[in-house]
Amino acid sequence: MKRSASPDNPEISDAQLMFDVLNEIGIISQLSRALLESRLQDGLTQQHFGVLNHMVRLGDGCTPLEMARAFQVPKTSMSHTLAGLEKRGLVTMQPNPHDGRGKLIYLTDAGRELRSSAISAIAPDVIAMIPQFGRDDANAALPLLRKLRVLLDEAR
Amino acid sequence: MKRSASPDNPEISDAQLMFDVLNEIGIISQLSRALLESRLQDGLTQQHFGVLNHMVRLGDGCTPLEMARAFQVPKTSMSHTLAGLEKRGLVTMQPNPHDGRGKLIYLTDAGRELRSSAISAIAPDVIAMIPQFGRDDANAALPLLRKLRVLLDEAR
DNA sequence: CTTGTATGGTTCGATATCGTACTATATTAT
DNA sequence: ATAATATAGTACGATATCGAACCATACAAG
Repeated sequence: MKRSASPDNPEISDAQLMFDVLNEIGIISQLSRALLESRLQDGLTQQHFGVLNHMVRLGDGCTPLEMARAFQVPKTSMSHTLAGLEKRGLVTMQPNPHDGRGKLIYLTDAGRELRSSAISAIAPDVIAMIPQFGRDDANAALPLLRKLRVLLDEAR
Repeated sequence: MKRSASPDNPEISDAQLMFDVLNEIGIISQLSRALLESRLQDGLTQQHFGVLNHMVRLGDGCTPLEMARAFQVPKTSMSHTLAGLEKRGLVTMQPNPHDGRGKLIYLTDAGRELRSSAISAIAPDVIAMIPQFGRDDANAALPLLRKLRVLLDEAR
């Protein structure tokens, strides 16, 4: 049962397919955020966790702007997220010695510990999904997702 | 490649793979939301568009709770989204004749028109991506995404 | 050195998100 | 019929998001 308004133009149906993909992605993002935040305490958000996790994995001492780009959010949103982390004592912000305008973000011990316990808190949920969506599925999905992300990034 | 006390344990690395998938999905969701909202006017959000689009495609006369479930958001968030649509004259809310507690949501002509013009506004961006991410990629990605969504839905 | 412009970051205001608590109606058990 | 419980939806408050405007420093041109 196709929509009758337009003839079955391949460009339209391909675009519809893309909408469907993005729609699924939006719902998955919503669900995974809700699941993660249900495992975090103290009102920590996915964004807070993501920043801590990123710095543990790729090293700290990065700038707020680098962080904003890594998560593809406006710098003003990242500024707010970092203020929340600093207020909770999970990161510290130092002036950038090479750029008087800039700051550098460093993890505190509390930040590293919180990230670890958050990982422990969410791991059972993730591991429970692996029998249904394991290595093969993930390895099939990742290149497609990366390609889509790069395209969307370029389309900005 | 040793499997020792250190965390190169298959369960852990599979979990890491899952984190990577969800991370990509989060960024894609962020990017596609930003792109869509940059094409909408009057402060319309992705959520507003999503609700209109859903009703055009699957029929209106649904309840707020059905909408909240379709988008996997809390009912209180959907309540707010619907209030925004009603305030803009894009939907109307009627009492549900079969349930004195409930309401039914209907598209207005303005709502249908707005959805059409939003589709037109975003279509060029989507079509521009098709040479890079077309039917084959979308058809490969969709079943994986649907499976992941169902899993996350069940894990709630 | 001054001036113009670009860049890193914050402030502010409008709106979105969502948990808690609440109201009203429906359903179920007795 | 009544009481207990469940469900649809809203009100409210705390926090998140993000664009516009802003400040400070950096950099480039003359």
